Amino acid sequence: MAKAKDKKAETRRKILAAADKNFRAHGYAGIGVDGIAKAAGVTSGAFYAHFGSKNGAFNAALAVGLDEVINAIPIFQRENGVDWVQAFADYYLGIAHRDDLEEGCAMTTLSPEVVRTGPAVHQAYEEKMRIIVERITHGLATSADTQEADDRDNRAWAMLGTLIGGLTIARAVDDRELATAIAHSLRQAAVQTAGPTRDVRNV
Amino acid sequence: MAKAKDKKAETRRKILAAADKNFRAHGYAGIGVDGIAKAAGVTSGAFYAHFGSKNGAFNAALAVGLDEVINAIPIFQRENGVDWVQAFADYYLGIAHRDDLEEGCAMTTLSPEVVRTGPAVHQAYEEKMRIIVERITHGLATSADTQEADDRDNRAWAMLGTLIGGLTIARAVDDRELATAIAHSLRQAAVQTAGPTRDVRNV
DNA sequence: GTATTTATGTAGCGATCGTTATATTGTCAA
DNA sequence: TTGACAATATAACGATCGCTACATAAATAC
Repeated sequence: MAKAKDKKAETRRKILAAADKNFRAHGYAGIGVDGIAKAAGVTSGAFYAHFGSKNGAFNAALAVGLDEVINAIPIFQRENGVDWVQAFADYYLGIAHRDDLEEGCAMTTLSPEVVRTGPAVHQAYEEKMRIIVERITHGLATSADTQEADDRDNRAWAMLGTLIGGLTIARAVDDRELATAIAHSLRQAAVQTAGPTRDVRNV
Repeated sequence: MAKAKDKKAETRRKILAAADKNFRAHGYAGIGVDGIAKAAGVTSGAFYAHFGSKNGAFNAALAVGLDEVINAIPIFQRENGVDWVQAFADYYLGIAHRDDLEEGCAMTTLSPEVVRTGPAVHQAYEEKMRIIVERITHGLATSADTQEADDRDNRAWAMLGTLIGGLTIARAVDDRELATAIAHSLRQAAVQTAGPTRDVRNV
């Protein structure tokens, strides 16, 4: 009993991983069900047994990808204290991340795909993104100017957009030096936009 | 003679316009040659007579889309003086632009598609983007701090990335109020990132 | 140990993919 | 008016699309 269940779960995991990678690298319409199944070492039969449809696999892959971010942010915050935004931006716009589409952050690769989908996917995306912003905000300090209302959510969204747009442009140009320069510019902008941070370890 | 040439040019224009709209709305893999031809009111025969391949049409559409930006920036600069960045960001992250994928700026819709293409398209993209940055930089003032090197190019790239990323996220979430709030946050960030501007009419 | 359920493979559906070859139509030159 | 040519339509290619029905084989239940 345990054996069969384990194998099934393992097959599902392999298909999901293959779907995730391929959707990130080639977009929703850029890869087929057979291609994903082949990459997972199974056939389309197993694919449909586990996910029901191509859309179903995309939704699952999107959730996995955004959960990665949800889980990663607290780690950056715990490991880097007040410098966590700088560390996060360094990673996000670093060369390794820029050159790895398959494993690269799903926010950048899948957000444009989400744009083209229906309200159901938009909602699922939004739900995860709200959590991401919530966790970012948790690591931001309120602005010194007490006149203004708390703008930490604004700053969190702005930082996210800056990172995503920057990574996209850096990946789209041909010259690698230019790509690095673009990434450098956007890294600065993201950190500046995020504003004052907060050491969550002190809480 | 003139008649036939005019008609041919008109057919080409219609196909190109259909390709442009559909690539922006559905991505490179999301629309087929027949779909584009049908949207243009012709058949695939005319499509291949004019563009040779799907890739050829994509390259042409990409050039058209980026040229729109190249041409638009000086207009914003001439019409708005030192407020041109604010005006540009207002437009770029405004509701009308956000809700129009087909006619929306190609930088946002096609950059993720360019990422997945080969070096040739990357080069063509980069060439146009360099011109866009050059024109943005032309409307930026050098930083007050004379200690630092001229960072206007950095600020131009950062502003572009911020606008593109922000528009993408705003389009991907479901709640329209949230989308507007995100757009608002990114608009502020883009203007701040761009830094001091310059009235090109005074030159 | 046999029956039954479960997981996955296999085969094939009709539709669409990008592309090519050919047919048709209309325009222009003579 | 006829012949040449240019522009577009039509038809078809093999490949792949998302998906379904069914076959197979392995594991579990009794």
